[in-house]
Amino acid sequence: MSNAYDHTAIETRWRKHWEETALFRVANPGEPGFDAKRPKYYVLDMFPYPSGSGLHVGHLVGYVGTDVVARKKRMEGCNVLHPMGWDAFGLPAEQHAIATGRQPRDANAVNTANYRRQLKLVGLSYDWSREIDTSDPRYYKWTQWIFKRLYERGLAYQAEVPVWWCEELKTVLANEEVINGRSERGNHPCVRRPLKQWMLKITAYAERLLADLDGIDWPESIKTQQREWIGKSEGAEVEFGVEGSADRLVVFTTRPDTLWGATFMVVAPEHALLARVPASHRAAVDAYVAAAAAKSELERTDLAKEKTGVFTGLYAHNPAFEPGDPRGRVPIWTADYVMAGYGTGAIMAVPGHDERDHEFATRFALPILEVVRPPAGEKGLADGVCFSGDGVAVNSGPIEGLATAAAKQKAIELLAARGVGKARVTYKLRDWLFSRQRYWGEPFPLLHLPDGRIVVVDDAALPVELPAMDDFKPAGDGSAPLARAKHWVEIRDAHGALAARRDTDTMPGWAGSCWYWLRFMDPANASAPWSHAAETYWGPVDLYVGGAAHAVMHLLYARFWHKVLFDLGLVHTKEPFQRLFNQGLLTAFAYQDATGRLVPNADVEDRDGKYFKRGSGEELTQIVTKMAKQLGNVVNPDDIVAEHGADTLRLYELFMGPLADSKPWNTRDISGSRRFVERVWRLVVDPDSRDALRPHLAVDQARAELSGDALELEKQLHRAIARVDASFGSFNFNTAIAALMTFVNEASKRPQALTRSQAERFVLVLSPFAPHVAEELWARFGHERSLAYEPWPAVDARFLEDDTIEIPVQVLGKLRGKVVVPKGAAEAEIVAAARAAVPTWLEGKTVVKTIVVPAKLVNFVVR
RNA sequence: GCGGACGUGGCGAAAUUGGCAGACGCGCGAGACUUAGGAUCUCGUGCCGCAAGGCGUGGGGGUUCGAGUCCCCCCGUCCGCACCA
Repeated sequence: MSNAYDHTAIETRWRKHWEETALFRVANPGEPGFDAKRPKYYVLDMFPYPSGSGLHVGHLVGYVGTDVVARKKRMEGCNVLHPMGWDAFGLPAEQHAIATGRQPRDANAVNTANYRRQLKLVGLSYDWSREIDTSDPRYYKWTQWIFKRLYERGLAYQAEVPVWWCEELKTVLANEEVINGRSERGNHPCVRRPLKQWMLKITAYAERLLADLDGIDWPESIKTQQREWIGKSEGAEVEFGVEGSADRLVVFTTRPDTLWGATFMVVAPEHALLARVPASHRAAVDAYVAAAAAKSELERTDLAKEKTGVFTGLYAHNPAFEPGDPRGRVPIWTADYVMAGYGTGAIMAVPGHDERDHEFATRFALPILEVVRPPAGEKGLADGVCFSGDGVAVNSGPIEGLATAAAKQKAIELLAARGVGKARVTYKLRDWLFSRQRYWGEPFPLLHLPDGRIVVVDDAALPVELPAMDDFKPAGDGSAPLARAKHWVEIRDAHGALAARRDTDTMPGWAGSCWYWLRFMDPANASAPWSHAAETYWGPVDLYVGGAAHAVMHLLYARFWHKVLFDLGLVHTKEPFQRLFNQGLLTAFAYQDATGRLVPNADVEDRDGKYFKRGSGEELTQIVTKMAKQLGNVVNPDDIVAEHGADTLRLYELFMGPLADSKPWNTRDISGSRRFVERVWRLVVDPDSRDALRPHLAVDQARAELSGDALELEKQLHRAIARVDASFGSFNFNTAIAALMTFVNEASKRPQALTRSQAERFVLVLSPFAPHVAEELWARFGHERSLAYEPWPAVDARFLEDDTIEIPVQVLGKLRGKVVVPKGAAEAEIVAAARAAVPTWLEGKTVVKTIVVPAKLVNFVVR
């Protein structure tokens, strides 16, 4: 038998061993083998949707990171819940199935098998007995069950609302799935269209979704994004009268103090008041409304364009003034810079103190009044500039002279006293559009009765299974594919009469991921989504790792569902994910020609660090960008594992840089990680012998006091372990691996001094990062059991310090020498030694000040 | 435009509270062992300079004995949001 490092043999052996012994399986409370004395740790990855192209090395960054955490936590004595599953329903999976001409169910089976294989290949220590698939009826039964709970609480409703419709995808999309008027998936154009849809009342939880962000350990950037998305703003609702009518025009404003400066009103083109437009202005308004409706959202929201609008012929009366006071008579315009869906869809325009109103007033020559005087030194209307900050109220009757904050308060009181206004809080957050006219999703557990009533399907009749359909493609007219499954849709009574029709929409891809972390706690439960005992033990997720791309959608939806479940008494925490961490994006090199066009990697030639296009010989520029299939810069982990091994891949992924950073993959650099693994191997094993271990490691040395090189290595080892421990604080495992490399370098210089105990502890510390080779070496030390649950080696502070300290000596802040002094040397002694170390720099000078930082440095200030 | 993150050698990156800038690795150079080397080992490697020394953390100012780190201004990159009244 060869004793050379053979990654394929080693990794295959240990993969098999872990699988056969179900080593990473963790018991639930009440199950055999459950140890209640151990603390729990739930570390979760954002589960993937299994695409047809498989995993690339970028997907693995986060998974390797959480695996390292999970493995260390086990060694620290925790019961570790570390599961994996598949977010299988949804648009991308369905689009892929259509593109490849397969049934989504079949494609999913193939894809998940491939993902599972790849994840196992990398040695990720998931408890595979907990694997879940959101498209499995045993799973989505409970997604439907939870939907029912939302429905019963009045949090799900049907409404005819203007929604995003994507002609290419033949479905409606949520606001969050449309970016600049194009679908997030596939970049297809989308238009607004009124359609009857299922909505979830996430707005009812807006305040709690906002407030509870304060108690969780999440990146500030994600919290900020969620806060902005929820978009709370405090202000007032004000009722304006409409001249010649009993109608009231209600507006929302954050600046009720500027009421005295309102010189016109603007309503959105969709506003109901436009039905009242007099005949004299009807044609112009209708034309404007039609034009606005025809515009794409991109055109409407383009900030660069000039504001447009038309006068409606209507006048409003500003409640700040007495009826009949001409200052209170203001024209009502309609313009598309006012959004129908926010506030009341109407505004009071205060052109003196709002940039947008100012621009509009300037364009249409409407009057501009100053009602807020800016603080001294700031420019205001007197300088021809619109001032929108805080100042002092002027020209404002009863609130004259008040500072903005007080003026707002007083204005609201005055309006409230007269019954024409009140304080109001508004959120940008809209209710969540929850239905899709697509096939590959959870059917709604709802029945439409002939009399128009809607009833829920009995819990006992769940799941409502998705019927098999040969042709599941979206219909050209936008109707749901499920509507074509007649036998499934129509429910007949014993006499064959139509008793009810099933709802034919399906839930969006986000549904399954709104509660999956809970199912992982008790995945096989057939009588409940999870048991109380499992949830109270495992919840909440201690560490949740995934891409920042999910900052708003998934993480907001998931928090929303979790809070509903909390209100139902089904979970015991307000928040699902105590700590969130975003791993950085893995980028890769790509090549650009002179025109900036990207050239696929296959067409690029490397000549002495310069890059040329194959064939034409055109010189190319190397850039760093996302991995993308079209650019041919996607790296498949299968290839890396085959050539270098999973341990090397894991080490390289972590060694590149901090987990949170974006960083470029560079295949050239992998060899450093591979060499490290081989150096570790040779430190313990002699490749030229047939022995399991190097002879001096094969026997236990006497427990004599360490001295000489062995003592030095002991210190080095404790330093390395301390640095590894520290790296878990902010997941900069690159420094952990650097520490391990440093130890191996030191040990390789004195191979005979390394003790068996040191080598064993080193292998344990290495194991979270490179588990296969660590297991192999551990076994060679004669251990029969895996190291996965061995205690994590402790750092002894005594070994972190030396007897002597090297202290840098500066003159005028510049390094001029170094001295070695005994630990704990007196200050005078240190200064004397320091002076002696830099004689030429002190010669002929006067030392005016000596700065001594104990054990750190000495700095002489000279003149 | 607003909000957030960031900018350090040829490359990926290190650097408790302000205290030796560039750890660790890639690449590169020299040497050793070799029939050979995409193996291994040793030494070197921020820039300028023969050297003494000087200069260096995007640019400019400041605070300090001392600044990658703190403050002000500017430039650039990436990521969100985008007329939200």
